[in-house]
Amino acid sequence: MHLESALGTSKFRSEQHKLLLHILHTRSQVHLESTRRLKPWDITPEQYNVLRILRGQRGTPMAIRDLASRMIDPTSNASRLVEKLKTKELLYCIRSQRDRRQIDVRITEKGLRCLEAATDRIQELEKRFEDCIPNSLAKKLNEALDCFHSQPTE
Amino acid sequence: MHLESALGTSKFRSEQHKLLLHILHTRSQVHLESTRRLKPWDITPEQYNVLRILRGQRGTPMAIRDLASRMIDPTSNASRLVEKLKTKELLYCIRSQRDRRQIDVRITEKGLRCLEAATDRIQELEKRFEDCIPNSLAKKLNEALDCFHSQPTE
DNA sequence: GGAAATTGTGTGTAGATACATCTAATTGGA
DNA sequence: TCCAATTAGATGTATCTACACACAATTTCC
Repeated sequence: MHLESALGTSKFRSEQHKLLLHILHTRSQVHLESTRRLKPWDITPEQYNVLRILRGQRGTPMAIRDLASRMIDPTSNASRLVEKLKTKELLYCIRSQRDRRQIDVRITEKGLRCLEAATDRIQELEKRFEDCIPNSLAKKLNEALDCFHSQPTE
Repeated sequence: MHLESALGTSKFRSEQHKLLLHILHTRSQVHLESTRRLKPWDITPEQYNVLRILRGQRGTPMAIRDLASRMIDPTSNASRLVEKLKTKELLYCIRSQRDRRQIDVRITEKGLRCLEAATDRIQELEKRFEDCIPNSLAKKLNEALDCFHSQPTE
């Protein structure tokens, strides 16, 4: 019902096809809502994601390459995101001793405080999502999506 | 297993939280793969989506406002997408007689041919997704996502 | 040891999104 | 009727993505 009204159509080839569109639509809405919720802290969802990953390191510096591999959008543009966060002093960079090409990144105290404050607002949104999905359903979908992603792309 | 390796982590608060990340990751992968598959026709997934909507009109012109309301990313930037497609002669615009602010948009023959060719490659991808999800599971998740989207955003 | 391949990162370009703002046309109420 | 509010669309700005390419440091292999 609601996807139909959001996209202004009522024709889907199958429940599966509808689900695919639903997933794209859900990402769009979650991203938009995240953007708005993060605005008071002057960070974007992508920047928030970077800070989350860095906090997970618990102090261990992380090469930009490893950071990129953990991002939801596995982009080659991690450099530019790091640059933005560095300007805001939410992280800092150290050129690696072992490999002088490599840039190790760490979250700052300011970054941790920013992240902590922002996390509350994001978790409200996440909780709203989580409360709509029964556990067993989530589990089955996770398995199915793993199946999808394990296939060759061509 | 696979989401864990994609995001390089194995800690999720719950199956539901994992599913949310899975959805974001799936959108990212589908978008990327769509971009690559559409490249030979020199259109982006967003432009493809616009052409799909216009084809669905079966000749009836559509105001940019209505087009925007049907897009997966319900953006206010439909104007710019239309502009790009117009330059490529995949659609054309007519200023409405009744309301001279309004721009009515129609897909061209060239647009239809482009879309038809591109659709094959996109449907391969969609089918790959659809084949991973049992029908009943898709149906249940569609209901759950409708529930999510019907909530107030705050 | 040294050339070639690989790796880590930075950058230029083109397209997209969110938002604020702007213009022009239309509508609606006093 | 006339002016204010609304609506349709366009545009400027900042951020993000995909990709191609550049460059330097490192590794591989002969």
